[in-house]
Amino acid sequence: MSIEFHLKNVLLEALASLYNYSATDAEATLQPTRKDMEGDFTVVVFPYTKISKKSPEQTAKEIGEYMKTNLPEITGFEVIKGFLNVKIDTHIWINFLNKTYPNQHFGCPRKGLNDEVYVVEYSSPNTNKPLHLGHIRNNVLGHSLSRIFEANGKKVAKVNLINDRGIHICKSMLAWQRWGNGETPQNSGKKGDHLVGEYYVLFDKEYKKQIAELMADGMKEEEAKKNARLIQEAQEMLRLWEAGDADTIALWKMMNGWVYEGFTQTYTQMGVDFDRFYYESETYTTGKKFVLEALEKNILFQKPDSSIWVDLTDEGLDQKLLLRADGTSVYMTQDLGTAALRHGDYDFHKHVYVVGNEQDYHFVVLKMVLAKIGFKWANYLHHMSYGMVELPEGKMKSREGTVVDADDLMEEMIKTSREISQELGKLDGMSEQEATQLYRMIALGALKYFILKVEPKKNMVFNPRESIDFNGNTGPFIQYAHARIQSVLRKATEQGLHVEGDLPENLVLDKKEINLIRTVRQFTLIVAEAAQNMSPAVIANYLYELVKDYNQFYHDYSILKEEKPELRNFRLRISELVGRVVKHGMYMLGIDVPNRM
RNA sequence: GGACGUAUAGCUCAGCUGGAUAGAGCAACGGCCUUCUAAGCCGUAGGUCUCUGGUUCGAAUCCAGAUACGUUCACCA
Repeated sequence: MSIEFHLKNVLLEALASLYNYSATDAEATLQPTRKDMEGDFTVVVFPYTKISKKSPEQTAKEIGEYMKTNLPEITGFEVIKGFLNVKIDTHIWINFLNKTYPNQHFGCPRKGLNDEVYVVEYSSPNTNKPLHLGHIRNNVLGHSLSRIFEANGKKVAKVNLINDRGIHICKSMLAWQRWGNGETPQNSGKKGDHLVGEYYVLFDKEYKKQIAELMADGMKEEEAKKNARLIQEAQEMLRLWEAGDADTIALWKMMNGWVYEGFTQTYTQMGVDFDRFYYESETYTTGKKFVLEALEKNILFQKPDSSIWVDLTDEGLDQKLLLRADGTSVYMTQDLGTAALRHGDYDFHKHVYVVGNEQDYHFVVLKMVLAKIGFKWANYLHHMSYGMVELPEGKMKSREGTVVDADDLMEEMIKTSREISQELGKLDGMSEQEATQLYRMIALGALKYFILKVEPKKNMVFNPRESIDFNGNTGPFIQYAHARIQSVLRKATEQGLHVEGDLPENLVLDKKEINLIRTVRQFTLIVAEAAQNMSPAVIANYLYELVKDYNQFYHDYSILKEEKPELRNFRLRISELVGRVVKHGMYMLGIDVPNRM
């Protein structure tokens, strides 16, 4: 039983014995004592003054006395302004270390501890242009969340729904067909997704020109947008695609192939991966069946033009189209279908969609419609809604060319990482290959941490200059702590220092040392909380706290030069444990940590 | 207009289910490397927690309203 359990019990006893009051579990609350105060656990006694009919100070004193005499682990207490701060015998903390040290699973991923399957859909790009900063937040969040679930014992399936069909892809195809002169990634040396993206931009440029011309001839803007030759040709191409026209399909396959090669490179560089890809071209019709069935059962209704709708006015929402008059699917229909398909594939207990908050409404409706149709698992769907990424100058706008390209950004950061590393010159003797790996590790650590430390649902400002900073609350700061710990441990081994067996319980430790143990001990709770809240930021902020504590400890105490062996052993142990927590915590953020930097 | 979200230091962000003097980093200024990695540590300065009211022994935190900003309410995805 944990010390918290015993403390709580004795607190309940105290209330019963002193004031003849049987408190509920919730009324007996315990919190960790603030770092700047003396003590380990704090009881806030204000709520008890009603039953004690005494001042907070007097009540705290009485409860403190009772607890101390009835629980030997309590070595003392202090009352400050109605707060009862209880001090615990150090051997409790040493015990924790002795128990935890051999447990390699402490804070480690505990894959497949139970059989619940969680599906996490993330990334889900369109295939008409390369990935940008917004996608980076999506990918990094989805990847991290998957690992957090795994660490909590879930089986996780990471899935990516590729939006590989539709008018936007046709725009790129049309522009390439018309102005491409047979340009390919091979003959131009361009990355496939970037090349396709260029033609998408080119389409837009030419399309705008046509609109302007039509408007100059007196046409209204709205009409000009519909009547421009280019857009009509793109729509015709989409029709051909849906009809299975061989040439169109061939062109589509070729250009999508280029994009996939590009995406694969970007994903590899980013360090994210997937268990399964779904393609919209293969699934976009699957929802239709369910819609028609539901119509039979009168769950949905049909308008005179024969389009099919769901009525959500009773739920306080609008009517929503599910099938067009010509029988083709819309976005909602497709998502209904893929959700059902996935449930068939995985029989999931939770299905998380990592999708931006501009689609909040869509997912509310999706869940409602699935429930209405009669799928009990509709409740298992969860939209992990995250905020937009903005630049210091404001929103990213593709039209104004302010979009930060994912590949460019990563490359830029790796370059900076190399420059700073070489300037610091700590990598002498490291092979070129190792060093190159390290630059990437640091750059990606900086980028991912910068994004993940912010609460997902909040919009965030991405300042390229600050993200590339490697000091303060950053990924490299945490990576650096890991490298220093490993360096100490290496030296210990070189000097033949091995810590064996348990640490003696009667060690005398300083406040900062105990504090470090307490912070390490929290890790398990943090991992659970991160999964509960679906927030990698919980882990990021915890790791920062931990590393700050460790850096202080590292600065204030000698480890290898400590002369008392048992104290030196303790410091080596706690260092190793902090190192492990950092490594596993960073793993959950999708960030690697180096042994040297 | 309806719905949803956000508002904390000059900037970027923490602040758990209400608890002690509201915390970090960056930027500014000052100190610490003959000692385990200074990508580090310590210090100074910086606040009407958007505003108003309510609940409470106690509110940045909960509730109501106001204001500002963002998103959304497409036969786009």
